[in-house]
Amino acid sequence: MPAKARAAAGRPYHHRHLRQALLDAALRTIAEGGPAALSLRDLARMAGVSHAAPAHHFRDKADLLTALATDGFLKLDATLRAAQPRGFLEVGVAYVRFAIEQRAYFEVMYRPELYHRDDPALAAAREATGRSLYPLAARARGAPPDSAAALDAAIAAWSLVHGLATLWLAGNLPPALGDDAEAVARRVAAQLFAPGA
Amino acid sequence: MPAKARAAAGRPYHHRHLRQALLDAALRTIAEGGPAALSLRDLARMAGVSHAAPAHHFRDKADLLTALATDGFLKLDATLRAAQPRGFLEVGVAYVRFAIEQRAYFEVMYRPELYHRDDPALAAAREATGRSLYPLAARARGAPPDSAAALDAAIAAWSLVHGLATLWLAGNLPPALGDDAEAVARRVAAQLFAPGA
DNA sequence: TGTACATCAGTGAACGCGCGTTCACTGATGTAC
DNA sequence: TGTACATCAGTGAACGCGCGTTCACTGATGTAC
Repeated sequence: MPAKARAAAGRPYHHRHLRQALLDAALRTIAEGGPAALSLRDLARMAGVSHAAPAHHFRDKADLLTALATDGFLKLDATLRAAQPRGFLEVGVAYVRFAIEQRAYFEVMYRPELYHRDDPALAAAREATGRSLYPLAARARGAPPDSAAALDAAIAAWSLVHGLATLWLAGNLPPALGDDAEAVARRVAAQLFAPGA
Repeated sequence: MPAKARAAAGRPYHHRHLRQALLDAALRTIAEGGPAALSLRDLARMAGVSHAAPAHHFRDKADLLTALATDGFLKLDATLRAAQPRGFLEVGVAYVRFAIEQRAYFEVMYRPELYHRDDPALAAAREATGRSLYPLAARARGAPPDSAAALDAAIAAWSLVHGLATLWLAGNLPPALGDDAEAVARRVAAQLFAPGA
């Protein structure tokens, strides 16, 4: 579209929020078709901009996904922290709920082959999330902090909620579970934290 | 390559095991670069055959992946059954070991958007695997068979080993765990089945 | 045992597609004076 | 307050690439008689 037509259509030459618009478009695309459905040209189209424009904001696709994963880790971290006062079980439930409600973030975050995993901002965000996740499981099970047992307990808790979220998202769980992910998450997580209850 | 050159190179006109050769090549490709790295032309190349040849064996890529996922479910089922006499914990360990040793199968099996999920052979294989997985967790926790509690227990166990395998494969676990996946799996799974031990 | 013939599993050329990337360019913005 | 100018964020044309798919074809196989 030539510049004059763009202006006539109410679209100014400068987008002013192209970077964020591309990230938003990426989230929508991924939510619908997974990260494999992503193409920079397509995102440019959705943002109403020429296909060469994204290069001014992201060097390549991995660059865009790095930004997206970073945002995702920060959001997950905030979500987990917010759930913390309600006890460990609720942190687990919050993890599963995040994975499902923000599936686009989640699907990118845990596929590090899609992005630049040693980007500093990304690494910081990922580690912050880790810190929100680890100590809680250990404390809940009464293991001494920083012990090997504490690590095992944390990994078990993380694995359980992560596995549940992953299986749910991919549609691999039996229909008999129902469609209330949060209720399922609470019941299933209770198996680990309140055995025999 | 013209037919005469092929013959001179020791390759007969007919491959005779092209279907299997394509599946094998697919496994190798996926193990190295994930399912996204797969192209039919590339598989044909690896099998030493023209790029149009695979069409005689698989209608399209999803068709090939359906066959691959079916094989995977059958193999996983056999693996789980073999571990069954050694107790539930070992079934969980076997699940994780399968995911890691046969990562190409595993990565396809649990991404049903990659294949034809209602293919009859596939569905049968997947359900067989499910039957090997479900009742055990429930029995281990003393829940009455076919109860809702039994289902929750089974899903918890499955989620835990599935999550652990997934996090491990994607390289998302902290290095402090070491590199012996089987030992880690045993310790982590024990958190669910022998709490406090 | 030999031959005719249907069938099967390949070939290789061709087509159209969408992609990422590069390029010279231009319009808009904002800052220095 | 006005103007010059550097910088930034876009454009659109072009390139080469690998892909899936289709097509008429041909070589090999195996079966019927």
